[in-house]
Amino acid sequence: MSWPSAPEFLAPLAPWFDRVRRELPWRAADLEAPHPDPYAVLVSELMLQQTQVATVIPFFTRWMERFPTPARLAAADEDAVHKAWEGLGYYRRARFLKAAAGTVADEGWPTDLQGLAALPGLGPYTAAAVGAIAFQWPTPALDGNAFRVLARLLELDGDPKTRAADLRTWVAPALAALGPSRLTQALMELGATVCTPQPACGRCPLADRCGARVAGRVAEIPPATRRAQVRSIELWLLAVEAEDRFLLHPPAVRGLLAGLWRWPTLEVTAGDAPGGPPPGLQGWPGWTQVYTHRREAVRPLHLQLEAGFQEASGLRWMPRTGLAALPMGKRDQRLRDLLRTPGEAPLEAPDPQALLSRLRADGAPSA
DNA sequence: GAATCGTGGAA
DNA sequence: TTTCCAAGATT
Repeated sequence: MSWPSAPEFLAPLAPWFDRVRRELPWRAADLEAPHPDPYAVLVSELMLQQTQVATVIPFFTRWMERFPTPARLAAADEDAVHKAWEGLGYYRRARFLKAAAGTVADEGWPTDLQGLAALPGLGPYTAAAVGAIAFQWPTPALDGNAFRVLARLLELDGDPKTRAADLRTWVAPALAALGPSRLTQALMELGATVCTPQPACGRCPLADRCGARVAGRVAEIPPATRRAQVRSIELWLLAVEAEDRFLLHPPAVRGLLAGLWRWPTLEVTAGDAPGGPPPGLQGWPGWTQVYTHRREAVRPLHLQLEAGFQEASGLRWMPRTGLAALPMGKRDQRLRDLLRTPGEAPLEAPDPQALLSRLRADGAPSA
């Protein structure tokens, strides 16, 4: 590869970033010194995985108020941790962050990149980003933004992620020359605000030297990647009530919405047996719940059982007054909100015993 | 290496 | 309305 010298090639990024950079709650005022709170960097980087800056900001602010130090997070109740992450998605990040905070609280901060990468939830990008932004180590952190920017600058064909090793080697000297924290964030900020999938080359400080720009190939670099196919299912989402308590799945260890409390569901299939989704009963209007690789047609229903039913295995009866404190995904939050509708009345379950047995059978997460 | 894991904003 | 996809990591 006959790539230009990175420190000179990327030099205009530094003054550009100093001029246009956004003020973010986790961003230090002085980007040339080690960050005053490495924990804030760790929290922000975990939250920012596959999540846009604007979404993260309010979560980050509340999180730092509730769990201001690694020790406080490590000691926190897991439900409380998930509650603070509620609505942000990819919930295992919250568990990784709590575990990483425990290691830091016990052993102190790692002293090298390998140590950071050994923390749960920190992969190649996040470990290097924390190293550069929190500690000013010259560790090349390449996220999706950086890969797109570098692919265009160097006019790389194919998926730039396959050349991660070469690109990290190329960028590293520029980190040392221009400041690890400053250049790391500048590269990502350029990708997030200028060198976007539909780029605004007129505002780019590197437009004069961008290989793709000069060659007129900006639109085709990097090439589009195929996305995962989405499966569609239809399900009933059930608020089963008895004696002012509701039946809920406690948090699962793995799978969709692991770590969160979930309402029981019944998947609608062609051969529905008696006791399954009650065809004659109408609940609230349904909606479509979309996940990365799953699309649910959700039909919410509130059913009333007579008192005295035995515990359903794998499910727990939870008092109405405690529902608000349980961490739930958006789908289950929505039914919880519906239950507070004034005047809303539960429907009588046509065959409670058959219903409960179906709930046991469908108890697996994300069935 | 492919599949999995949430949600929301924007084109 | 669809489609894309965002400061990715894990299994």
